[in-house]
Amino acid sequence: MTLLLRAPGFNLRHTLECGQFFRWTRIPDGYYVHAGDRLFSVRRQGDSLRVEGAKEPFVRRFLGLDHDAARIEEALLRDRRLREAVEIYRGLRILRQDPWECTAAFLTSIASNIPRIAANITDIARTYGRPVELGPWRSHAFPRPEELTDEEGLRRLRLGFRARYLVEAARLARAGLLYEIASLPYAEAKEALMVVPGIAEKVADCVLLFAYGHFNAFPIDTWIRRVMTEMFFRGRRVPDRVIRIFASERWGDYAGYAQEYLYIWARERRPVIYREALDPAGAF
DNA sequence: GGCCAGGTCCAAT
DNA sequence: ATTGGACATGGC
Repeated sequence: MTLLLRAPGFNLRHTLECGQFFRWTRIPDGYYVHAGDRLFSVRRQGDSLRVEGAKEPFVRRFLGLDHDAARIEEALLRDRRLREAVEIYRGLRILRQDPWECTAAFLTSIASNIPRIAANITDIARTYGRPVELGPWRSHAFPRPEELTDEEGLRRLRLGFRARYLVEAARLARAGLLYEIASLPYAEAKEALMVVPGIAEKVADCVLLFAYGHFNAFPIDTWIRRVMTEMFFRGRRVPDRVIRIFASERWGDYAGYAQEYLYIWARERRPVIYREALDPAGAF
């Protein structure tokens, strides 16, 4: 019933809370995690993870335990501009999420914020998803594409303009789109995803990175745009296309990992304005 | 009260 | 090819 997995160097908080995934609940010594029809708990125990409610192959794949993280971290640490972020958030892994749930999550994320996204997703699951439980914890799975057809209902859940995107994505998922994408290389997979209304470059790259294992994907949102222009373009606004090419040339197949380190670092560090106000001379 | 939030779409340059 | 506004809603 209880599963113990060796996971040296793996950091649960950095992995689950870095913004790539929204369906976790922190408990005193670990997390509850919703993924597909599963609800499992995961806790750190020394160099291992103690898991209840899911089997080893699934957990290994979902948490990215088979990624060559040491190699990725080593490569990114050699980049001076990235070094601080990687040192602080070491142990972060890119998850391998369910493509449908990941697509729905990042459609929900459009022009929103993490607390609201998580609340929206919880509302959708509670309204349309199958009940699941683990010990005393009762909750709901995210609805399958077949169960997500009610645009008006989604609007009542305050999804706003995203409601239409979600039901249309569900329809295309029922038609098999997300299976076909699994066998395509990055560029073609992205093109195929972008036929879904509501999916353009940014959401497509999130899905390709967080669900399909395309680690070269580099999603550019407002945070990444800000940190990239500050860090590499002297604060000058440049087209996203330029940032994308830059990231691809600098980090290649690790660009997605670089993006996630930069994202959590940019979000959790003290705002630049605050530091400057405290220390106008820049002594920090 | 206006601006921004893990954007996208559409129309007008 | 690039740019501005609309799109729903919530938080500050």
